[in-house]
Amino acid sequence: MTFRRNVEIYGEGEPAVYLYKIQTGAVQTYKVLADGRRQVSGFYLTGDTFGLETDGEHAFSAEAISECKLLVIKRSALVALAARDYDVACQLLALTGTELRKVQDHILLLIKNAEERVAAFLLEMAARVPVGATVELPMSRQDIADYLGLTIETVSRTLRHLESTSTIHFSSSRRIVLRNRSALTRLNT
Amino acid sequence: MTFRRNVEIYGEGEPAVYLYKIQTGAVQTYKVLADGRRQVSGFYLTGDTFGLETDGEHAFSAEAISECKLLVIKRSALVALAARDYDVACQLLALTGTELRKVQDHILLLIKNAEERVAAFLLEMAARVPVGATVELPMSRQDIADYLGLTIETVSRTLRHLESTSTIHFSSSRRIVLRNRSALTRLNT
DNA sequence: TGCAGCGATTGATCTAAATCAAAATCGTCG
DNA sequence: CGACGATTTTGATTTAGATCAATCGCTGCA
Repeated sequence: MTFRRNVEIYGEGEPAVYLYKIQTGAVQTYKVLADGRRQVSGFYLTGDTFGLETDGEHAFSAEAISECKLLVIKRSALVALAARDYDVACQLLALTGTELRKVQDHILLLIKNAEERVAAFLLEMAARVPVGATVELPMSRQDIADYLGLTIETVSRTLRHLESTSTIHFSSSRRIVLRNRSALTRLNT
Repeated sequence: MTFRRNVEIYGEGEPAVYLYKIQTGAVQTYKVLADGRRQVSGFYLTGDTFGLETDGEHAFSAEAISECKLLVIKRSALVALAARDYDVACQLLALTGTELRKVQDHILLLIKNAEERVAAFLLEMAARVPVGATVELPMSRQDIADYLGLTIETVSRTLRHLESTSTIHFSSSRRIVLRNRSALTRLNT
């Protein structure tokens, strides 16, 4: 399956039919509250799996944040396979576990101040795009803000401030070079 | 196993040897950051299971918040059992899933304002202590504050404000009667 | 080449919650 | 019963980040 930028892959509350693995591109999962506030619950990049739900329906919506190629597998097929094959069951458990750790880390983010949140976000993205110190961000400032529980203005100001202290450098607004990773790590307590 | 109030059951980073089920009492899991800030990640009451970890070690510490009687099972025994018995594997998966949903809900809490957080907390506790509208809180204001990402003063003021609007009533500082559940639900958007 | 439109930045002001500082209650134990 | 320590509440002040309001600067397209 392929999806264009900004296209919804599934909606919150819909039955969870497929499990998705990203071949190329990036995806975000999110929830919109009644008053329009949005919480981005996670970003998924090449190689990541998303759409796994504990009950039959999606707890969040998912949308492509860049052009995406996805591999899909029917949830029902996977469950049937897991019933017979212990290894598959194990992998399912591991996937849920990975997701759990992701969300637990996210909670620790949300109790920190703005600079710490942004630093943690940059390190998290850098860890996932292993090559070098340059991080290519597929998501907009608004997406980052909704992930970090901040406003777009605060994200922008904080990034700008980190640049002014030579901690990071912008090649362009979506390409960031980490110039002082230990300074970021120090913020990431 | 039994534990007294305020006694640590296990510490963050320790190998996860047991899985715990609460017979009576209450437990909280938490993490303390380098600068002393504490994040309570969850409260566990009678009937709840905690201590399940995706890798071999505990991601959080656990402590008894009241006198506790716990049932324990060796993690290794459980894993061995799951390898042979599909139902056990399923239960493991379901437990991890329950935990995942708990944490996802917790994230949605943390992006809300103080009143909404407190309202959501009260409803969550009320849902778990099914009898009537009275909620007996085993945890201190500080524990609630660290769970909600607020200060103890803000929690106290918010509860007091909810009482002044007749939404709740204090039998004592740890016993709360929900007098207007729909007002709380409205805050819980 | 110029310009329309969106995403990002910057600046000024406001506010919810934090912080600092006492007081008031509550339990518990001699 | 009374007193001490802990927990909770209340009050005054500060502040980090939100909100409101422009402006800037790409990027794509005619």
